[in-house]
Amino acid sequence: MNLQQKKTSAPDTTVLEKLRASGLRPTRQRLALAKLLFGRGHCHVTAEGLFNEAKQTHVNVSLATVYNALHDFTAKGLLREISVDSSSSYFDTNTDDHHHFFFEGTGELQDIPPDSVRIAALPEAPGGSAISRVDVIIRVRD
Amino acid sequence: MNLQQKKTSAPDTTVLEKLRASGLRPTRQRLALAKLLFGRGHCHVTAEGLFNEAKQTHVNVSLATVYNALHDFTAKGLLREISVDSSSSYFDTNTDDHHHFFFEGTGELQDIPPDSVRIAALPEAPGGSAISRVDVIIRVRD
DNA sequence: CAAGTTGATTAGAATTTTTCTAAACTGCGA
DNA sequence: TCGCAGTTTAGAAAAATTCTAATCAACTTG
Repeated sequence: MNLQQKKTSAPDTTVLEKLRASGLRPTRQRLALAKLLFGRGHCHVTAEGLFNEAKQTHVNVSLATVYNALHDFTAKGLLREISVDSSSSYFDTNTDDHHHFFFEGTGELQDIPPDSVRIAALPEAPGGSAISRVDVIIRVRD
Repeated sequence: MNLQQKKTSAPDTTVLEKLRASGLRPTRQRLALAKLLFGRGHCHVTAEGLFNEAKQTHVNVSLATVYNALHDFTAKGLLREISVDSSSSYFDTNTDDHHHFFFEGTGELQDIPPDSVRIAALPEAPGGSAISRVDVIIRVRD
C-alpha cells in the first residue's frame, strides 16, 4: 500500500463528518460531490461545473442530483449561493461573511476579505423585517 | 373626446424620444413595452412579468421579443439588469447609482436611496482592472 | 438478524428561462 | 417605386432548473 493513497483518504473522514453533522444522509452521491467541493481550498462552482468535475472523476450522478446536493448543502449552511449572472448561479464553499469580485469577461468569482469592504450607514429594513444577509458584488471588466 | 385619454398620451412622446435618443428603432413592439416600463414611476420587472402585462394590455409580442427589448434597453443604458435570484433576472428602470432590498419571501425588489448606504474602503480591483459597478443587495426575510 | 415500514434521496422527465436564427420588416438610395 | 442592407421579430432550440415517481437507506419489529 502506497502512502500517497492514505493521504487522500484522510480528508474523506472530515467530509463524512461534515455531512453527518449537518443531518444530511451521507449517500454515495453526496459523499462524492462533497469530496469534490470540500476536499480542497475554498472555491466557487456552478452546477454544470461540478457535474463535469464529477464526470471526469468517474462519479456517476445526474445533473439533477448535483442541483439537489448543492441546494441541500446550502440549506444546511455548508455552502452559500450567489447570484451575479443570469446565466447560472454560483455556490461558494466559503460561508463566512465576505464579498466578491465578479470578472465580467470570464464569469469568474473571487473572494474579497471581509474587512477590505466596510459598509457605513446600513438602512433600516422596511416594515421592521430582519436583514438576513448583505451581498456586495464588485463587477470588474477583464 | 375625454381629457383622461389625452393625459395618458402625453408621456408616449417622451417614450418615443427616449427610444430615438438611444439609437434604437422605435418599433411598435418596443414602443409598447417602453410605454409599460417608462410610462409610470420607477419599477422592477422580470421578462415574464412584463410579458404578462403586455398580454393584459392586448399588446401582442412574443416572450423572446420581451427579452430582446429588455436586453437592448439595458445595452443602451435605459435599464439596469439585476441578478438576485437564480429564478430569473430583474430589470430596473432606475439607472442611477443605487442599491436594493430584496424580499426573500415575495421575491420583490425595492430601491435604497444611494446615500443611505456608504461604502468605506473599497478594495483595489485585482490586476489593475477597472471596476464597472458595485452592487449591494440587502436580503430581507418577510 | 431478516422483513417491513417510513421517510429521504435519486434521476428521468417536465418545466421554465433564455438564446439562436431564419424570416419579416424598415429605411435608404437608385 | 424597387431592391438592397442592415435591423428586428418570434418560432424553435437550447440551457438551466425543478418536479415527481421510483429507489434506497435507516429504523423498527418479530
